[in-house]
Amino acid sequence: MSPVTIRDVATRLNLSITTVSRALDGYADVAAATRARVETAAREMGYAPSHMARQMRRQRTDAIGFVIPVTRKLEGGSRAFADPYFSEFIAGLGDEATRHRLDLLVSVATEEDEQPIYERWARGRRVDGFVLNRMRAHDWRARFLLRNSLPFVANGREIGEVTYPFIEVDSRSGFSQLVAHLAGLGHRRIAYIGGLPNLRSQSDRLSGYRAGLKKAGIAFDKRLVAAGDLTRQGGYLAALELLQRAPRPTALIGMNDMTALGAMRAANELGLQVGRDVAIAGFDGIDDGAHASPPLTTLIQPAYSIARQSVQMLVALINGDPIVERQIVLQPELVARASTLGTS
Amino acid sequence: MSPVTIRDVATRLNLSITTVSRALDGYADVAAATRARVETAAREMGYAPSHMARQMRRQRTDAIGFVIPVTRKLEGGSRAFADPYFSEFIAGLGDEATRHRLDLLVSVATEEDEQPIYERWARGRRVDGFVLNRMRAHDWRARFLLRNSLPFVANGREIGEVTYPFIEVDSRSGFSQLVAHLAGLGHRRIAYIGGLPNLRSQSDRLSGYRAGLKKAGIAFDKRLVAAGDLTRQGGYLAALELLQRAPRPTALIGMNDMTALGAMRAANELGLQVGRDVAIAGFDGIDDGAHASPPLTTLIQPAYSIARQSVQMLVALINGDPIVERQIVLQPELVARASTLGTS
DNA sequence: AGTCCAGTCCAAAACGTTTTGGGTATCCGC
DNA sequence: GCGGATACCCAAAACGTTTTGGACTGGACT
Repeated sequence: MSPVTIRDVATRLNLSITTVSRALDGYADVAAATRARVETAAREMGYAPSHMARQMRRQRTDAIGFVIPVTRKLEGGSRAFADPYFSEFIAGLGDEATRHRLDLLVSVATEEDEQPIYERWARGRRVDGFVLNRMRAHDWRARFLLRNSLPFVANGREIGEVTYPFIEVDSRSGFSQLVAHLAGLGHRRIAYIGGLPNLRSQSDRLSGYRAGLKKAGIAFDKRLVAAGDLTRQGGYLAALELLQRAPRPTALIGMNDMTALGAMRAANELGLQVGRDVAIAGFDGIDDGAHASPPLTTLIQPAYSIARQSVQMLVALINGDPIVERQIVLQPELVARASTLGTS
Repeated sequence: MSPVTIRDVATRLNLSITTVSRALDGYADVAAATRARVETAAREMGYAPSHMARQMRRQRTDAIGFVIPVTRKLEGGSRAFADPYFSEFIAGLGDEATRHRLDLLVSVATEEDEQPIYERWARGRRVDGFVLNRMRAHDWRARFLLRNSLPFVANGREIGEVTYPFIEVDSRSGFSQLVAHLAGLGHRRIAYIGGLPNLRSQSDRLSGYRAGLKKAGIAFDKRLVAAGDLTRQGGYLAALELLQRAPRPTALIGMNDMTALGAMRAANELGLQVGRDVAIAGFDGIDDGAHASPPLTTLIQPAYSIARQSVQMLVALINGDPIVERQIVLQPELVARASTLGTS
């Protein structure tokens, strides 16, 4: 059962390996009869070209890399990416990758552990390109990959002018909308639970929040801003504190849905009914939000299709094809549900 | 910025590529001084061996493959693996893989689409081994991989005698425990929401359920058994129906946590308070269950560490190392929470 | 009867490593 | 001053493809 090589096929047919290769690759300079012989022989012998050898020759790996970000280690050394946003994202990457006959290499790492992985993949030329996610305000990954001239598509972007291709959701305008939504429902004390300060999206979303307040004629109050860490637990803790402050906020916006779901739990524990006693909203549009009780008001960013588009762009970059749009900004879609509207 | 090869390093130092290779690989037959020269030169030039070439020579890919199972396509062609169980599992695979300097190749596929992926990876010798999950009662993958003599570790196993290595959670005994737990709380009408009939775990869990009933002296009633599809939606629909049957079941067991969470939602919608009006329990121990309101009673199966162990076994298989335990059966841990205990 | 062309086929190079099987000094003991 | 060990180094093969640059037929056209 040792793997059958192109040479085996060639000797069996008394042909050169060149001809076998060309026959299978559909070149025009092989006789129809020969091609047929080669094809049946290959099928019978169970021949498939060795991916390694092919890569070696073509100087391509036919693989793209994605490092799943994870905020912290769980106790006991265990570590999980709790955010279903990434499940959707990975599904998108996987689907689009197989469509292009690419393989998807993944790894799971915190921000501190990620560097060796990128280096290993880049240095060892293990992948043809990268998809980057959760961009930081200043992100060494972009510079590293540019320096090594490895193609990548970013999901979000750093602060300042940026030349590399990215797909981004305009979370600034999203959060502004969200505040407008809440203000429209009569809320004046709208709190915000942010995330890791070095994330680009953190500053965007916070500034969207502030812009929204301004538009609604509400003064910004920094005591209404708390820090989470993008996890449910982070949102839970932050909300627990916020909701026990002197004039209690009547509405809570989480930087992402997981944060908001954690906040919902905190509200429950304090005996507050979400949607009636306190409004809570998030950002992402994950499934769990839609199925929570009450269902969570959120801004939907289409993780699945963003992932697919990212792969498409990346493929174009790798092949050197012209790219129509190198820098895409999508608008999130506000979906108002019972967590802000009350029983509906 | 074109990649620097071993030859570049060699010519710069007036050494043979052999010596450079051996110096970097730590062989004894290279002078200490030379090794030092090589090492600094390599570092300065940013040399790292090409993974492709190394694989080619060693006839190893240093990668393992995992196909994430997904039950159904969502509307709009989109597809996601909604089950956080797999997030944890993948995190475990990823962590352990990097510990062994292996790469993890993933793909996302429904049961119908998976075959080409396995074939591509196996035929093209893209990976050194596989981790299999969600084993079916009769699973072509095991036979396919055995036939092609590719190492793999199964998570669960097929029906009947099985020779390949696997790690399994004894869900039969788990479900029996779960029924005992509910019976102990006074429940007599305990319903069961199952899953896809071809899954091995389906028959195990159902038979555990029946064994539990028997032990508790409760007659099996097939009208209390419904079919889900392992998703939240499936659980929701099944529960909606079950809870509207003539003598309403007082307890619901979901085949997995997602099913149970869906059932909780159905109960809510019907105005039933989970934990008081109806008890609900699941299986998996995912995070969302612990954070649901009320928190979900469940049987914890340690996805993260199962995944890590699977990789460890797989590595041993690949290297031909002796394996202490080829077939591991773990006991799930019953965690009783408010969804069956009531307010606690 | 040469020239050209289309139709088939192939030998050899190349991709970047690791490993095999030596080769050449240098040094030691006698 | 010689045999043999020791320390260091290297040429070449091999891994399995794809691609380059022809080579060899016949037949058609001058």
